[in-house]
Amino acid sequence: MPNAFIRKLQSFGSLVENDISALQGLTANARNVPARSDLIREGDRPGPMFVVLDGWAQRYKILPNGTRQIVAFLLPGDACDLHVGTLAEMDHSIQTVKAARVATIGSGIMERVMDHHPNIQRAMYRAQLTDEGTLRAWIVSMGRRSSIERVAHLMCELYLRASRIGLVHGEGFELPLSQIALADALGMTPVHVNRVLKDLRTTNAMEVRRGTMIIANPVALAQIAGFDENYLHRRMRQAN
Amino acid sequence: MPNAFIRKLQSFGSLVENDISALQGLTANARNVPARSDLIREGDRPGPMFVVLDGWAQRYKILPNGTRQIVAFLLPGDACDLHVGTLAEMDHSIQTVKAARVATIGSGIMERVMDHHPNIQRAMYRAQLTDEGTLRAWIVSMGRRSSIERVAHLMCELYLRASRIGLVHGEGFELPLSQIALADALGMTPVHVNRVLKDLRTTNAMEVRRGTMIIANPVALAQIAGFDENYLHRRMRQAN
DNA sequence: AACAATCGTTATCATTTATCAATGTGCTAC
DNA sequence: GTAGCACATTGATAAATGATAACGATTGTT
Repeated sequence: MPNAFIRKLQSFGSLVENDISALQGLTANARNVPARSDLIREGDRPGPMFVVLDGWAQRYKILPNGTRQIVAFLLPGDACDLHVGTLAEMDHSIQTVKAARVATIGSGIMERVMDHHPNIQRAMYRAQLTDEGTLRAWIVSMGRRSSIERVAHLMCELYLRASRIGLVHGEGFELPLSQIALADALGMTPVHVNRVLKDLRTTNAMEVRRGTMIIANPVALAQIAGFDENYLHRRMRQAN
Repeated sequence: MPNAFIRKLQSFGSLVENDISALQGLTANARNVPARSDLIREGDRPGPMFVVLDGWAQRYKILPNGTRQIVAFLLPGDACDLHVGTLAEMDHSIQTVKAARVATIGSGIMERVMDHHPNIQRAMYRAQLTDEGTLRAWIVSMGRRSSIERVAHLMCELYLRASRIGLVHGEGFELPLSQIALADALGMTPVHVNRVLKDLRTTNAMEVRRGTMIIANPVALAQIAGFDENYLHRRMRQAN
């Protein structure tokens, strides 16, 4: 089976045999990284682009007062920005959430491959625009959604993203996030996350049990969240 | 004087005469757009990239319950994403805040110019990464900063961005945002924005008077905000 | 098996922010 | 000049969320 990076790009547009083998080559150097280790830290000078092939990672920032804000989750197949290399330093850190498998790709190499593989190029562009859309969706959530809507919305997002890369089995998928991590992602306190999760459990919308999210009632959850999957850009552009 | 788009790109890396005239050509078709008119709406199919040469615009989203969340401000020189054209539809709307001057650039044309002008290409990449950094900074603000810190932080951001393109005169700059708009950007209610602005005025940090922001005490304001300008990527990357 | 560490759960109380309501102020159209 | 409108301001009250603390459950380590 193709790795998660390939699967993700495929979900953004079809790839041919030739594209796939190029991507295989790019990710051949994958290495294992233990849980909770920083891949790169705020202030570091960015190096090559890296790609999460397995496991989860998170972008985050620690504030002067010691609090943490998680700014994005990287699921298998997700990559950090193509052009970070042009920046003097990182404005945030990236850390594995659980043990992960990570490949690194020199940005010059990636660019050359994209030049020769328009399918890959298009898929990468879409992936990047989707990442930006996700950032905007988080802003919308934090600004204008209630805490229960916010939690439900994040769960819908993660569910869809997980399903896209084949990580959903039955009605659930593995969610390696503690309530503390959820709180830091959603701008809430851990206790309040706990309350909200209890509410969602009580209304039979969803449930987290031993690290797996079970969405008993996807429709109800999406309704609570006011979830509109448009920003994940699953629809393909039609030819003119 | 070169237009705001050129000035902005220059602030991200030096351009030569040749680059500048290319950019002049790209933006020659600018047109005037009245205040509060949508340049593109959620659900629309994206067309060419556009660039704000003068005036302000905002990205925003209206939620099912009628509330609005502003997700970004576009100042003179700012452009919408280079590759939006590859998406099936917009996931948010963009609207002028005040009367603006807007140029449109076909994405194919822009790509060709970038291919022949590496300086422009590098500046565009940095601009885009800065936009993403700004999105992340907004998430951090909404998640982990108090309302007064949040307001102060946005003001610091806008001040720096305005100063970058030469819009700061003396100790202030034009801020064409109502308290309602600020509330919709900051995830607060207008009344609360008003109270916070009063606090900031009382502590002599800053003041908004008839559409101009006056930062009496920039140091105090940045301190309140916990502002770290790193994410705006003003530092240039040094050669190896 | 014993222990420590982390995480989840619940209750209570404090704080922040939203909501509602009323009034003021400056601007535009007629 | 005045009516109408959008926006700013302020106060009173309610609702949502945070802070703290205590305890139980789970997991990993020795």
